Amino acid sequence: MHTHSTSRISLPSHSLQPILPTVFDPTPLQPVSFFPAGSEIYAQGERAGAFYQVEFGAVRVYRLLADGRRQISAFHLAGETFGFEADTTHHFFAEAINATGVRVFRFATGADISRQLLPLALKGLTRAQEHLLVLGRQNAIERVAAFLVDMAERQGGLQQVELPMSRMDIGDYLGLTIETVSRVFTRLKDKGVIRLLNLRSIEITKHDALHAMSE
Amino acid sequence: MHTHSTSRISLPSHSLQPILPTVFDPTPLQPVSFFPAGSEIYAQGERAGAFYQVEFGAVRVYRLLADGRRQISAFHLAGETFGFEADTTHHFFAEAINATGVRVFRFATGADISRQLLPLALKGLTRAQEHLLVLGRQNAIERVAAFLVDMAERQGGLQQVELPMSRMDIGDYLGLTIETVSRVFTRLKDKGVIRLLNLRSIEITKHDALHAMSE
DNA sequence: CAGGAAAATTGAGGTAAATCAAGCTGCTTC
DNA sequence: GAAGCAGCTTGATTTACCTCAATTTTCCTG
Repeated sequence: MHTHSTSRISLPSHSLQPILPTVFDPTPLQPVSFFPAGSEIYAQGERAGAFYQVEFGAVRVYRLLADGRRQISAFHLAGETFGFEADTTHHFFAEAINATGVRVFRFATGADISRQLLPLALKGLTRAQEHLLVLGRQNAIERVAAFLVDMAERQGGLQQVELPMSRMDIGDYLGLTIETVSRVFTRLKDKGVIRLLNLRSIEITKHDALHAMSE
Repeated sequence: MHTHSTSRISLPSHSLQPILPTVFDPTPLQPVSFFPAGSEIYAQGERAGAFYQVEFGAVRVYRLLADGRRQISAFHLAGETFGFEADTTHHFFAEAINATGVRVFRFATGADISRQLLPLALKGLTRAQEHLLVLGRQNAIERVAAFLVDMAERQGGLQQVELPMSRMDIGDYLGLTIETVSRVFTRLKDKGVIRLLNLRSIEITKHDALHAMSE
């Protein structure tokens, strides 16, 4: 059951600016649902019948092992889409990391959205495959560096990068413990590659060095 | 450049049985290309304009780091499809593991194949995301167990499982060294969970135990 | 602006898997 | 069917990261 199912509130969509180029022109504008920090968007095993676009905030998509080990397969920031499945069942959990607005596109029965969905699915596939290289073959510094470079790129390539997620989330995304993530942050700081502005935002002071570390 | 570009030979397609349900009925039957063991099907950076279905043999899809570390993101067996990309460039390498026949479906300009391609892309996405959990959060025994269970399922769930790839390939798929893969095989054999019939085929003697180990 | 809890950092020690180093096995080739 | 070699297995040792534990910092809440 949804621990947080009562926390979803539909907002009038006109109150939000269409900041992002509307990718789905033929579709009538969908309402935006609001999810408080930590609330569930969907759960593994639930019936799938929609896909989602982040309006603001951030989302983590993950899987669990029986003993509680967690692997976050992806973070989704404003403008990004997620939630498509190969069949009618969700194979993962999705949660709002912070207060998050999500536009929900329900599949109208019989409607053919494959033209719209394919490029998004392919983008997701490439991302997942690239992340496999990080998890399978890179060490802790390389993983964190790759993560920071990726986050920077997705935020427009600016020096200052916001990290909406906790160290625990970062660890569960990179296949590391929070302690190792923390130690790597400290090492990067000591090397002068990054500055820790506060817990949830860093400044990349040596972008080339960081990029080199990510291989 | 293709190291092995001259080794591709087009075979008359009628010489091969349509063992598999033809997924792409509207498309005229495509010719089958033959790739010898170890030959390249496509390379990272090459222009993409087709997707591929394995007729017989096996394929590895992988990425390399600058220092030669390799991550195999997927193996593809008879009947499986691969090679779709988010843009017009290949982001990975694909090689025949053994003598392999591949049906190549070139994208006719303007043709809309998204309806056919989307389910395949989504299936690949789910597979990749599930593999992220293995690489990020499972130990060596769990990884090998999950790999063997997966290979068994893809070969019809029989006790005897063919492993068309080398220990090196398995290691590069599971994020382990060949030594660790070998040691885990030995441990599984000593526990009576599997039997090593020969280097490239095993028998799963305790399927439930193996499944439990894969979590 | 306390006071308290959660999150993050830092340190010490342990361990799973990597690395280094021999051997062994099972192909291919003549 | 012997020689040669690549692929695999086994053993000894090292190491990167994890685990356990103690602070410290940050962020709530009143």
